[in-house]
Amino acid sequence: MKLTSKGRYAVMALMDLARFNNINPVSLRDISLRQGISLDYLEQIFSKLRKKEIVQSVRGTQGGYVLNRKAKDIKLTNIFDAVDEKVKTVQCKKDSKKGCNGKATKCITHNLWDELENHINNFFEEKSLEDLVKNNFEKRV
Amino acid sequence: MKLTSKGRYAVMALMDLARFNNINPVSLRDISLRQGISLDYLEQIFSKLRKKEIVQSVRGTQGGYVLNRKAKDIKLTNIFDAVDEKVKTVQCKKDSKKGCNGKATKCITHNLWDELENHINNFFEEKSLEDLVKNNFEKRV
DNA sequence: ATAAACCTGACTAAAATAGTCAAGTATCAA
DNA sequence: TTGATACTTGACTATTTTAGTCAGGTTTAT
Ligand code: FES
Ligand code: FES
Repeated sequence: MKLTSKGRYAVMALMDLARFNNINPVSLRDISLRQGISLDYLEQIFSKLRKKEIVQSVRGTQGGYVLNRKAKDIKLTNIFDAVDEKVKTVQCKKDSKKGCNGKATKCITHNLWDELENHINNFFEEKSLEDLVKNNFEKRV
Repeated sequence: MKLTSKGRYAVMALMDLARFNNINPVSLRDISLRQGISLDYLEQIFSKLRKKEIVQSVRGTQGGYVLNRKAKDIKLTNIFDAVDEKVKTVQCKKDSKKGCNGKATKCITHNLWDELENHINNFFEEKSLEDLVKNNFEKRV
C-alpha cells in the first residue's frame, strides 16, 4: 500500500497555500520553489482542486490561487477525493454479484478489506487543513 | 492507496489453510480451486511465507502446507511483511538528511504521513489469523 | 505591449503489478 | 519401481500506473 506523490504533493501544496492565503493569491511558481515540486505537475493538480472547488483561481499578473473555503472545512478526504487519490482495498465491484475471483459470492476476506478501508478513511476524515497547518508550525516554535 | 492482489491473496489463502490445518497438510491445488487463485501465483506467495516461517511445507503425495505457529500468533502484520506488502506513505529515506524533494530538512507533511503509516499498521497488528477465521465463519452461521 | 500567471491536452519513460511458463525435486502409494 | 502428486525455483512478460514533461494556448495587471 503506497501513497502516491500526487496525493502527497496536493496536501503539501495546500498547506503552503493555506499559510499565505490570508493576504494575496499564491502563485504556483512560489509553491513550486518553496516546496520543490515541478510547476507543470502542480498545474495538473490544481486544475483538479479547482474543479472540485477546493481552491479558486485568479488569473493574470499577481494572480494565483486562494482557498475556496475555510481551512477548517477542508478535510484530507476532500483533497484526496479531488485528486483521485482513492483508497482501494478491493478490486471486486461493489455492486457486482461476482466476488473478487469471479465467484457469485464475496470472498472470505472481503469484509476485512472493507473494515480496513473504513479505518483508513477515518483518518482522512479527522484531519482538516487547519489542523495540519497548526500542528506543523506550532511544533517548530 | 491500493492493496495489491498479492497481499489480498496471501491472507485469503492463509485463512483457507487455517481452516483445514488441524487434520492434514493442505495442498495449494485445493486452495487454488476453493479460492479461485492461480496455482502458479500461489506458489510464489507460499515460497515467501515459508521463508518467513509462517508455514511449513510437506513434500510428496498427500503433501501441502501447514501453519508453522498457532493461528492466534500470526498477525496480519506478519503476513504482509512476509510477502513484501509494505505500507509506504513516504518516499524519502528514513535516515537520509534529505527531505522528499531533495531539501536538507523534512518536508511539511512528513509527520502527517508517519502518523498515517502508524494508523494503518495498528490495524494490521490487531488482527490475528484466528480472529479472521472466527469472525468470518461465525457470521455465516 | 508585455510579462506573469493560469489553463489544457497530449505525450512518455520508468516502475510496479499480476501474473505465466518451464524445468525441475521429493515423497507416497500401488 | 513407477507414476502421480505436490512442492521448488527462476525467468519471463503484458498491462497498468505513476510521475512527470512538453507545447501550446488565454487572461489580466502594469
Ligand atoms: S470478493 Fe471483494 S475482496 Fe474478494
Ligand atoms: S514526506 Fe518525508 S520529507 Fe516529504
